[in-house]
Amino acid sequence: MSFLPHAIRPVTDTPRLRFAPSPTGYLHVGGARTALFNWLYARKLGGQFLLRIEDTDKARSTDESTRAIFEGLTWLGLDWDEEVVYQGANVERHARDAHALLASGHAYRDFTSAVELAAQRAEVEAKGPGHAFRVDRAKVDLPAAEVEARLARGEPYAIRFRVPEGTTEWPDLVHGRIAFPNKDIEDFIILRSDGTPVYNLAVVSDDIAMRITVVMRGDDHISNTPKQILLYQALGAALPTFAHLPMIHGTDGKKLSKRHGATAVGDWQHEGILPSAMCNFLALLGWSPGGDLEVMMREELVARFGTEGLLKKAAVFDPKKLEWMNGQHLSRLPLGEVSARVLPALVGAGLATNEEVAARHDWMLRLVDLLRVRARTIDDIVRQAAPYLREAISYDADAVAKQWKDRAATRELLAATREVIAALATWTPEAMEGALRTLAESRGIQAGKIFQPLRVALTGLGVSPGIFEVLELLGQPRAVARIDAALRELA
RNA sequence: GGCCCCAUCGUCUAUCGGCUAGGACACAUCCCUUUCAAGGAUGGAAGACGGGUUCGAUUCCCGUUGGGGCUACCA
Repeated sequence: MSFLPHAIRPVTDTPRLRFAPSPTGYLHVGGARTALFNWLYARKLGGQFLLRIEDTDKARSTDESTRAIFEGLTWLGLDWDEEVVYQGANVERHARDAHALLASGHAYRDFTSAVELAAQRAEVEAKGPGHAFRVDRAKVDLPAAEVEARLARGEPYAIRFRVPEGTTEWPDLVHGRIAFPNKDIEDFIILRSDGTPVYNLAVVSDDIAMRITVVMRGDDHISNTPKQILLYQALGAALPTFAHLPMIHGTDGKKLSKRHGATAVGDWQHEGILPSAMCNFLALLGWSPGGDLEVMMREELVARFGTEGLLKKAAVFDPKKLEWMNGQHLSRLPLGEVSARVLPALVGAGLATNEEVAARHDWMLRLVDLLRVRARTIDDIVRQAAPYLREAISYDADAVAKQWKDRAATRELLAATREVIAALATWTPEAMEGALRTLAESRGIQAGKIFQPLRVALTGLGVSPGIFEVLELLGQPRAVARIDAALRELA
């Protein structure tokens, strides 16, 4: 053991991170990505991942959104530690912190009313571009006697932070050193005249209370950071480490929004995307393990994640690659994990009942196993599964047009095929293949000429798993019955 | 407008001064083949621009351009 500086840190000093969404809508992919990185970091280092709902904007926050956030995170498998913190429950502490800053001289009272302020701002901005309104501390920070007088009259006031001279800078885990001259930061309000806290104060107050050590969030928060650092310092609290992640854009390079189609994680859940694929895909937006590695299961993501791989550049969300990624996960995940998602979807689509799934579990697993290879989404599997789960099938028009072109000839061929199938003593792929290829030879045609019409007869579709696997899955009686049905269809 | 961040194929990215710039998605062609996938092979496709620093710049520095974010008694 050497005496490296970090070795003397207490072992209890594990990283504490949080995801702090405001419940004003569904959980979108950008938020999910931020949550994922915080979670990965905490899980990798054995720290805590906390969840805080920033619901201080009562007008926009809804319980439904909060629920959507819980559901989204749960679906993604991003479990949080400790109890959920609701920012709204801490407004008293926020106000206390604001008044402490007032008492210590780090803040002052501003008696300007909100409407008055807005009017002043409008007046300046009306002069055209280039004219930016700026609060003038000399006019707003009144002499003690004046403040006392107004206070005695019961005039309402907001509390404004007194931005000190100098430069505020921090070593960002993603960007390295970032610095802001304090002269560019306006004295900002931390407590409204109605006594409620403003965002930057609430965040800092809560992060201190929650003992957050690493603040990882979107880089749209970079310009909030100097204000927050100033608050930490004025409050006499230790600074957390900051990491600002790049944004996620839509295919047009603009900030991701509803216009880009599915942007809520719930949308992708309903489109049949697996949570592990979603996490894998999202992880690659703003982070890289280095090298050529792309497809990673959850454990590998945790094992490889690190701040060294964090990227600075905004990434474009490409749904095509997400679907490819999902196809990879569909094939590579243990069958049990895939079926755990697919089987309920089959029930949900009305193709099977929970009782049937339970009664024929192994058969169901075999079905999922055969279908998952050629699917990119759970919905793809559901769409392909119908012929195996329903008694009556419908015939796909394109498949019929292509494979049953000559109806009379097809009927005759299928009749011959039926006899071969029905006569099989052993129901194995080897037996089926041997018998069907013999039939093809005896008729002097290619085996495919038998397989294709048969596929349509058995499934009603032009595409399916290998023909012998289909036969095996259906079982001899149903296979024969399907061919009989096809013969009637062709009559 | 001011401040801040960013800049390699269409997209996600590798490269931590030596590059014939690698991989993946998408696209095209081919192979495999009972269909469709999967898999394999091949192809087209990139260092925004201008200055430095250096024996040597995609890589380091400066500027320009472009994109993004913030600029509230929103979060």
